[in-house]
Amino acid sequence: MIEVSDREFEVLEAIWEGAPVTANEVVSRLNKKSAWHDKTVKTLLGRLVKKGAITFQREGRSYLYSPCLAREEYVQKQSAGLVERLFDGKIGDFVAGFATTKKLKHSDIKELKAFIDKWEKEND
Amino acid sequence: MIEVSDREFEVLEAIWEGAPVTANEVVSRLNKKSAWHDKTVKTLLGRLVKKGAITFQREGRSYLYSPCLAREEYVQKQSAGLVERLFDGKIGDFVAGFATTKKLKHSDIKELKAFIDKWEKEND
DNA sequence: ATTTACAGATTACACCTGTAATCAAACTTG
DNA sequence: CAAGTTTGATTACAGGTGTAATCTGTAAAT
Repeated sequence: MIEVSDREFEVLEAIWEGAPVTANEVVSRLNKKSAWHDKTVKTLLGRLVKKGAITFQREGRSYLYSPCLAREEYVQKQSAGLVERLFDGKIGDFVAGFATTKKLKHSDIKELKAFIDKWEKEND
Repeated sequence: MIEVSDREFEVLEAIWEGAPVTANEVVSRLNKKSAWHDKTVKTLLGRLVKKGAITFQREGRSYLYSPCLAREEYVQKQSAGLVERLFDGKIGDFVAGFATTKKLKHSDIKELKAFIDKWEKEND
């Protein structure tokens, strides 16, 4: 898969918020969370284009950027990779390990149960 | 937390297999999976020491390396970080997302249920 | 004692990252 | 049309990464 760095990922997130989008809008979105220098963002946009993670269409003097892969797709690959690397692919181990540090809430358990019910209905 | 690179992590895994351990034994363990040049491994060991991820005691002419943090600890922090970054901390979303690509097996579901039972017993 | 071997330390080097500044082309404004 | 502005492109530069080769000190062998 295309490898994006930490900072590049943050830029990607901003693009996933809504595309196509101008560089300036990306800068604005990012600055809602923390301070980004616009030159830095432009550089990262360029690198993402070069890596094939995003594309653009010229719109007058500027560009409109769009992601080349859906957030879900990216996120799922990252998840699968981590479970594979760290838990030998066993999601149960992941959840158990996760729960030893991050205290789960009742709502988390409820979500898990809902997921299991759904899975069992679909897979009798 | 201490940041270790991908390759450094693989070396760490070899050390976690059993420590304290000599550089040569680390090389051997790594070569069971894929080819590693011993010079490269030595470099990575040095970098891990410098980062404080591992330590060593001199043993005659060579060193015996040991990890400075437990695998569980490292793995849990990585897990928590990923769930936080990609799923806003919601583990249910993580599992649901994970299941859309990696087909879960009955054994996975069984593990999840066992985990939930345990959790519910502990948290009435 | 001199040579040899081996371990870790130092050096190498290209590519990636984070963080921008500068350049150049086009667009706007006077 | 000339000057300033805006946008992406190019350049910069230090520190990290992958992948080793070379240096250096000491231990083993002759």
